[in-house]
Amino acid sequence: MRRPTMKDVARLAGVSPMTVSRVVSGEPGVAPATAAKVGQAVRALGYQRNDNARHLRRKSPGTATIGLLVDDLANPFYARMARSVEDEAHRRGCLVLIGSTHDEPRREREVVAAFTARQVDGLILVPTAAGHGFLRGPAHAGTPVVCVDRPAPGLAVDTVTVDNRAGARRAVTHLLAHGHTRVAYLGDRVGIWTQGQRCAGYLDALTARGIPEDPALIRHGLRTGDQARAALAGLRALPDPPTALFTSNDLITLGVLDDLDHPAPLAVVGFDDLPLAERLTPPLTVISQDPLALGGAAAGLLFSRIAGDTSAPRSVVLETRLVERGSGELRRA
Amino acid sequence: MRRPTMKDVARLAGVSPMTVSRVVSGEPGVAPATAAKVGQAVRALGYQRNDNARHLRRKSPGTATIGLLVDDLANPFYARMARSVEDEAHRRGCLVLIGSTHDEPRREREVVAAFTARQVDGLILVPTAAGHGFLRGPAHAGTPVVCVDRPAPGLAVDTVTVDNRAGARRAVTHLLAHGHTRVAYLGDRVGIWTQGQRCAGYLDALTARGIPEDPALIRHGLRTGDQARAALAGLRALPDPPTALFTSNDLITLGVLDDLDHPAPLAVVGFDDLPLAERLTPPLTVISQDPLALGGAAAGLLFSRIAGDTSAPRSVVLETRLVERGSGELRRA
DNA sequence: TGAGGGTTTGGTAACGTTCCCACCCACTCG
DNA sequence: CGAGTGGGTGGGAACGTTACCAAACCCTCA
Repeated sequence: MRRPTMKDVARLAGVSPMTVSRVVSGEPGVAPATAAKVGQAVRALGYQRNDNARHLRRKSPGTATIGLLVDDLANPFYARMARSVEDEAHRRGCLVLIGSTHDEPRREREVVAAFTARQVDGLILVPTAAGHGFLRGPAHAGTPVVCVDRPAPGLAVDTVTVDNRAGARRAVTHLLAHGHTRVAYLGDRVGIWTQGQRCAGYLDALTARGIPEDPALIRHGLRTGDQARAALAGLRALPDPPTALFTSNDLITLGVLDDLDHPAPLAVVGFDDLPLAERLTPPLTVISQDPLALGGAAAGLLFSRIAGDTSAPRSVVLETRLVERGSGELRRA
Repeated sequence: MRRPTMKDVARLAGVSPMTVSRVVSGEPGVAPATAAKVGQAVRALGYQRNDNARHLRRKSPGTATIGLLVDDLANPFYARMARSVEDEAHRRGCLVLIGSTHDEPRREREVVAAFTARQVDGLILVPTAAGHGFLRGPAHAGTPVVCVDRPAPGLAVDTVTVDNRAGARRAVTHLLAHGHTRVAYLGDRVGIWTQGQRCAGYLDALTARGIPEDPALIRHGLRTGDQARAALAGLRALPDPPTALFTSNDLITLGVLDDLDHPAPLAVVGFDDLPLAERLTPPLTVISQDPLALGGAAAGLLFSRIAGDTSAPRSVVLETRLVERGSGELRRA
C-alpha cells in the first residue's frame, strides 16, 4: 500500500532511478525508447513524484510555494485579494499556503513561522499592528516579503496599499461640494493604519475648505455596527448636529444605515464598496478600492523578488474610485 | 547567508545533531543542562527546523498540511467555507494549501496533482462536474478526500452538502402559501448538481399542492444576471405570466431584481442569502445556507479520517433556513 | 584498426531530518 | 567488588530525490 517511488519505477522499467528522474522531470539526454519504457512504468504504477523530497535536494528554484497571510479570509475584500494572488501563483506553477491572523500578532508569528518552516519562497502579508522584527531573523533570510493593504511599521519591504488618505479626502470633498458644512467622521481605532490615513484625509478636505476641525464630530474606536449606531445617536444629540457622515469602513457604514433617515435624513459616503450598495435607499455613494488589483500587484512584486530582483524596496500606491450613487448629496426629508 | 541547520546548531552547542533534534522537537531524555545549551545555540543562530525534511523522514504524522480546492475563492460563500476550514486546521496545527478550480476540470486535476505531490495529508474538494476517477490512483492512496457543497459522482468519499432539494421545496411552498399559483423557476444549467436538486425541490412543492408542472415557467441554463433578466422578460410576455419567482442562485436573484416591479410587481424567493438582502426594497426572502458550518463539518470529517477512521464514507446533509423578509408575499402595485 | 567525439546511462553522495541501536557513564544492589 | 540498571548521548542509515562525475556505448574518420 506504500506509494511508489522512483526506485519502484526504475525496477519495473529496468533502468536506474537516475534515468527515471530525468524522464519524470523532462530533462533531455534520454533515448526515446528508454523514455517510453519509463513512461509506461510510471503509468503502470501510478507514480507521482514527491515534490517535497525534490525541493529538499534541488537548489535553484525553491519550493514553488508562497505563503499568504490575511486578516480574515471570510472578509470578501481579502478573499478577492487571495483569489488574485492564487491566480498569479497558478500562472507561475506555484502553490499558495493560506492563513488568517484575525488581527492577533501571536497568530501572525505562529503562522509565519510555520510557513517559513515549510520553506516558502516568499510571503504576502497583511501585517497586524505589532512589530515585525522577527521577520529580520536568519530564519527568514532570503525569503522576500510583500506587505499588502497596510505597511508594517519599521519593516523595509515592498508594500502595496491604496491611497486611503486621498480617497477619504475625496469622499469628504464630495460632501462639502454638495453643500454640507458639518460633516462627521466615524472610524475604527485611529491606531489602525488605514483608519489613521482616512481620518487624515477627512481633515485634509476640511482644511482645504477652510472649515475648522470640530472634535465633537470625530468618533474613533468604533469596532462594531452597534457602536457605530450609538455614536450616530450621540452626534444627533449635539446642539449643532452634522448633516453628513463619512464612515471609515464598511462595518461602520452598515451600522449607521438603519438610523440614517430618522429623525432627520443624513448624507453619507462610506469607505469601501458594498455589494448591492446601488440598490439601497438611498443608493450608497462610496470610495471603492480594488482588492484584485492589490493582490495582483503584490504577487507581481513578490515574484519579481523571487526571480532575483534585489533593488530597493518599492512602495506601490493604488488609486481609489469615488462611486457616486446619491447618498452623498444634500438630503431633505 | 545559508540558513542554519541542525548541524550548525550542534557544532555551536558542542553536541550531536541528534541531541539538537531531540531538544527542538521537545522529546524527553535530554539533560536540562544540555537542553539549555542547545536552546541558547538555537536562539543565537536564529535556527528554525526545516519541516519538509522532517516530514520526509518521519512516518507517523504526515506533513500537517491539507489541501482545499474550491470553485472560486472570490465568491464569499467559498471564502467563508475556506475560513472555517483554515480555523479548524489551525486548531490542529495544520496548514492549508488553497486553490481555485474556476470550474475547469483540467485545472482541478492539475491542482490536485500538485497538492498530492506535496504529500498533503488530506483534501477538501468542491468537485467540478467532471469524473474523479483520477482520485482513485495509487498516487492518492491513503490521502482522504472530503467533498463539500456537492458530491463527486461515482466517488465514494465523505461528502458534506446542504439539503438543496428541501430548501427549494421550502421556498416554493412559502410562495404557494402566500397565494401564488403561477410560480416560475429560474436556474442555471440543470446539470450542475445543486441546480438539479433545487429544481427537483421546486417540482416537489408543486406536486404537494397538486399544481401541474408548466414547462413554460421553467428556465434553465441562466449563467449571468443579464440572461436571468432576459428570461424574466420572456416570462412576463406569456399569456398567463407568473406572479412569483423562485431564483435558484444569487447571480440570478440579482439579475431579476431590477425588473421585479415593472410592469407588475412579482414576488420572489432566492436561494442563497445576500449581504444587505434585508435592506433591499422589498426586503428579500431567501433560503440561506451556512458556509461556515459546511467548512467546519468537512474539516471535522477530514481530520477524523486523517486520524485513522476507516469506516464507510459518510454523507452529512445540513439544513437550510428560510429567512422571511417580505419579498415572498403577495405583492400588489 | 584504433583513437576521438558524442550520446546515453549509472554510481555515489548529498539535501536536513529522524529512527534505531549501541555506547558510555554513574549508580545501586547482591 | 562485579554485574546489572537506566538515563543521556552519539553514530550510522534512511526518507525520496537530484548534482556531479565517470563509465559504457555507438559511430566516424584517419
